[in-house]
Amino acid sequence: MTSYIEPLAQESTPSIIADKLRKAIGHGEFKPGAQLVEADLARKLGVSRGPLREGMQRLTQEGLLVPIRNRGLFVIDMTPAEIRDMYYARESIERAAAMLILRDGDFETVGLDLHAIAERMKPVRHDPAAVGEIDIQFHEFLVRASGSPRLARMHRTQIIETRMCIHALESTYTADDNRYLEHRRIAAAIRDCEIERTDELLSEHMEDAIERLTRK
Amino acid sequence: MTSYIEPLAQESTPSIIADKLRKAIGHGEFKPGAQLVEADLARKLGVSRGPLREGMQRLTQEGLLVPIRNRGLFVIDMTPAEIRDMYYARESIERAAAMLILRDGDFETVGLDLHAIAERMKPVRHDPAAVGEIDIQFHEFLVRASGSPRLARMHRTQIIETRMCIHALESTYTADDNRYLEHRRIAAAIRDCEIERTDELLSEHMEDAIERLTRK
DNA sequence: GGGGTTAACATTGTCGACAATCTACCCATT
DNA sequence: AATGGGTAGATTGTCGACAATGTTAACCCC
Repeated sequence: MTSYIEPLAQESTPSIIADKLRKAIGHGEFKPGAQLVEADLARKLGVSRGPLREGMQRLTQEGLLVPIRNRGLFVIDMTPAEIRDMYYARESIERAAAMLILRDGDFETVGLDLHAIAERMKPVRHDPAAVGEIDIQFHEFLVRASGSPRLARMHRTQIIETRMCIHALESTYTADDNRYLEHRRIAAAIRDCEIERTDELLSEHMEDAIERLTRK
Repeated sequence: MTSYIEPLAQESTPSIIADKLRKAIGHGEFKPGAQLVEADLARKLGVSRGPLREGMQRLTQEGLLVPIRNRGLFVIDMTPAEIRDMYYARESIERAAAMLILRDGDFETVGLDLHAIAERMKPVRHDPAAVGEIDIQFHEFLVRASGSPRLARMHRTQIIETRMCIHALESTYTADDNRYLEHRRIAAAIRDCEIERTDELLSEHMEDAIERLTRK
């Protein structure tokens, strides 16, 4: 049982705005390279330009927006090199998260939970968009389960970038069982506390993703 | 020879402000837990509150500042748990950077450069503050040399937090040769492309730091 | 037609002012 | 002495207006 009395964390307006913008970028509402025009956005969000700009600065810090002085902020354009860099950064975070779980955490429970998430891929495994969504949930859960606030924060940015990639290539995505199986294997390795294997599987998993995304 | 003609990146005001604030926090000008009062800061920096707030939002995104609604922004207070989390995150970044260098980079040159940095510790190795400064340069160089913009960006935040820790405990720092030797060993391992050993050394190095910082 | 100048326009960058909120303190009440 | 209410002060949150800058297109000259 959890207490009803807990510190009520009221989110600041810039933080809410940043969240909304992240979602919009991740879901392709703003295409890579697109400019985020302040006046428009402020009107659409129902706030003035001040808080909006503060929220946008957060995304700039994350690297999701790129500033050009006196021109404005633009959604990052993911070149193949950028995709590789992002996945490599993500790999390092996720491997660190997994190691934390295996070393200090309840790897058995986490492994089973991850397995359950992976199983949700099975019925929809020929629908690339649905698989992609569960894929992301899987990795978010993994990092969250590590209990590390820093890993989680850094990972969040990378998840948005991953979403951008997936979204950009959604139509050309091929449907296969591989992704389902890969996730199942990772979950099993964590459940059984197989450190080396978890590390390898995560590495390969990221390599696969890079391959898929930069192929054509 | 490098060309004189390169894209001239004019930094935006919020970005400059963020840099200044980071330096100030890292050097203990703002103590952990201290409030950053907007009106004061704006006056001292010679800007209005608008750009200042935008800069501060960047640090909030990085986790260096903690917001309390309608109260203001406060410098993060590094509890032992926070220190552990930060060092673990830093370890994962630096190990990833080192692996990049060993796999794709010119590890020999980088190793020699790192060695040169470590050697600068030798003459001042009984001055904890001087050693700390070179220590940080060593690790910054390592990550920068990986050529990964994402690793570098994430690392920058962690370096500030490291500085906070070092600064807070500067007076109680003991002077020994260990840090000098540890860095030399890491540089050598990278120069000789000893993957396993580099990984181990970096792990131990971070463990040592955590031990030193959370001991008392 | 190419290149340069000018002017209108759109957008960002900055600022000062006002509103909303929280804190601290005092004082009356029980 | 503890509780509750009220008030003053300080600080943040928000907004609209203006200045600065860059872009575009038309225009002119050569």
